[in-house]
Amino acid sequence: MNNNFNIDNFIRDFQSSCHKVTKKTFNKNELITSYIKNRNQFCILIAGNADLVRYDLNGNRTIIEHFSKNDIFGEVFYSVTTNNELIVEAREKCEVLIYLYDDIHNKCRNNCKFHQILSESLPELILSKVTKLNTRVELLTKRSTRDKLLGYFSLLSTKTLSKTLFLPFSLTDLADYLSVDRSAMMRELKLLKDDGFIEKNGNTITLLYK
Amino acid sequence: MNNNFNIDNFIRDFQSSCHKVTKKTFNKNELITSYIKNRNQFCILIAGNADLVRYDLNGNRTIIEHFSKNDIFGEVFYSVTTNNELIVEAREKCEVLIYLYDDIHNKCRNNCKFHQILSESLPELILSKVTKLNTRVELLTKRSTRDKLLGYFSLLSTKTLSKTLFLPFSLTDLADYLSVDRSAMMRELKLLKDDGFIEKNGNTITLLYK
DNA sequence: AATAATTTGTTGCTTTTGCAACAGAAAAAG
DNA sequence: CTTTTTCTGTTGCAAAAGCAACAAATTATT
Repeated sequence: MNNNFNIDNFIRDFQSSCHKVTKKTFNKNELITSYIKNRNQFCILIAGNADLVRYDLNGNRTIIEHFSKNDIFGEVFYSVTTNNELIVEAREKCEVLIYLYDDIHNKCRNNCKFHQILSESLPELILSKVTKLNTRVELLTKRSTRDKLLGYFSLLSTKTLSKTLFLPFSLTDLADYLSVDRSAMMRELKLLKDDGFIEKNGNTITLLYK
Repeated sequence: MNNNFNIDNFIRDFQSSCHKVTKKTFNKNELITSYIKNRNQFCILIAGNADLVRYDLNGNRTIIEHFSKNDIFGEVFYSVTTNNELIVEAREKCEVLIYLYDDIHNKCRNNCKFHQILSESLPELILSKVTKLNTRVELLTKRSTRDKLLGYFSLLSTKTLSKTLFLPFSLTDLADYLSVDRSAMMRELKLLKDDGFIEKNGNTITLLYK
């Protein structure tokens, strides 16, 4: 059930001589990949932070997903039907392993252990992706900016087992992640403060309720 | 890549003597299951339609996901951290196969083919769940009711290869699915009609653009 | 260390969305 | 075939959210 696939434990087995995987490094703000139908890219982020973003016609940016170490992403998870391009951007220096999804099921010429373990772990890995996405849907279906903020804080708090939260990205990004206007979100943060729900010190939030 | 797991093809192999699976029938509006942490239920809807819904403190109902034939659902896909209960409700008469997720990996006493095929197909099955959820996230991140409606129509249109759409659920449900107020959505539908984007005849929509 | 770029914080105004309420149409139940 | 229930369609008003613009603070860059 719990995701016992630990990339750290088997990354040592990764051999650069492996014929199926490509390892790439990206600098901050660099484009990691752009989702194009039917290329079936499957990526593992082994270092850094990145975002899957969409820019719409009105100039709005939306952070569809936020990836950190050991997260998986790629076209293979998307049936790209949207009009808007989806791109993955490095938020800081990133290291990424890139596969074609179908190649994961076949052993590479060197029969390396990396494939074997990855292939075996794939179901658990994808399952953890599902739970993550479901959490995301739960958050996005909240009706008001207030509920989205409280929901997000609550998730962070549960994850870090602390009432004091250091936001993993800027407030500007948070607004794009919650899919709301930044200034409206700032206003709502102030109201949450005024109403005694939170304490706010720059990008550090302390939850005062429950 | 494409989901080649077809339940119809192997449902014949399903034997009621299988020790790991439970088959249940639910009537319209009946509660199929309620998501409770750590029970690891994994379900396959083999007939009917159902919704995963959340009722919040303000009395709002949200349709988190809509399931139709061959869709999979269950607690195993959720890390239930939310305060609000999530329940799966039958929208019409439903037949459901219920597993405990961990049991899928073990053969049942009868060593039935059902398990074997299900177990082998699991990665693809879960992967298709991911693409579905990503599409859902794409839709929910749209900023306005108008964009949500157009986005939803566009998805339906792509799926059915037709500009004329028969909504798979009521307008009341659609509002709950898009996470917007029903009357506001009705108003927006009228505006879309007035602006010449759509034609609307009850619950049948015709797209006039592109 | 100085300059440039980005992010935070705030506000007035506009637009969109939500809420409440109700009548008519359609569907389900008896 | 009636009656009851649910769904559609509409509206006035209130509340929330978006937009635009700008100053101050913070963070990067040279």
